[in-house]
Amino acid sequence: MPELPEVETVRRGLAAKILGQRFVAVEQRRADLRYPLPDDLPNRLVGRTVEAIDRRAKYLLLRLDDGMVLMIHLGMSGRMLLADGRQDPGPHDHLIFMTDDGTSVTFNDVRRFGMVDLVSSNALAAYPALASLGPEPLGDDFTPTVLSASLNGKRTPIKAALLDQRVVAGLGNIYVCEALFDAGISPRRLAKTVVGARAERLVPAIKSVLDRAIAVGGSSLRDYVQASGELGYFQHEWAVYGREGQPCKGCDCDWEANGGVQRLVQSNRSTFYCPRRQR
DNA sequence: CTTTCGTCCTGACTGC
DNA sequence: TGCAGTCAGGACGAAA
Repeated sequence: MPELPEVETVRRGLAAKILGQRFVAVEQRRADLRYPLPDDLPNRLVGRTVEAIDRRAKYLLLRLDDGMVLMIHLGMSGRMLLADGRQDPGPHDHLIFMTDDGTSVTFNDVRRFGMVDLVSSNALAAYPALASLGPEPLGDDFTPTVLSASLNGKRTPIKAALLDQRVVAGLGNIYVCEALFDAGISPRRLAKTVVGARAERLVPAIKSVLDRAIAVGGSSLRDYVQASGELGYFQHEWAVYGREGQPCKGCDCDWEANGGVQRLVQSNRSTFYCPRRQR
């Protein structure tokens, strides 16, 4: 499930391989992703050179030499696969890009929650999905003051508020759980009470959890590419996520006496937390 | 306005 | 063995 660190790792891996490359062939194998692919997408991409690859929240933005931007969102099961030379398409390979040095880039998405769109760069800021996004969590403009201001008065649990992309852009279920653990804040706490000192703890916790995950992604893979050619996914040991009944990693509480990591459901999503550490 | 909830999709897993 | 049911999750639109 790609969140910001995975998308950032995909971005770096893609940049290392196809920056400055030209698309010489684009094969579209199915068009019904989360939204229908733009009309005539392959023909609009062939011949274009990739001039830059940026990321906004969980969106990959491939800037092309004709002023268009290829936007890619991986949804929850989207993957980018790199290979040398033309590959036989496999199941759920929806788009295959060939570049002029013979690299193939395959967008594969089992559940088809991903999206791909082609947008003029000067219309990007007004693109609805991007226009409503909050600050980048790793950016200098994401500060305790800014977070406090957007949480002020909010009656939802802090867990739900942090999943709201308007509050902070790019966090998903896993890193919200991990950041709240790191900051020692209960996921049930109302967002409006996470201001001042608690926001002073939470903001660095979010940045730290994301930074560490990106570092693992970069260091555990050679050029961010696995042997299989898959970009951006990496083994990561969570402190609490997915660890119901097990010890919370790096926590000094008496987990055995208290039953270990607890799981609860908020907004129909699993939350994992340590009730001793997180208040 | 704010907040919650259902929906999309398919593979992995559980339980009978 | 087989099959039905549940779960996972990001983003959005509808409902409350």
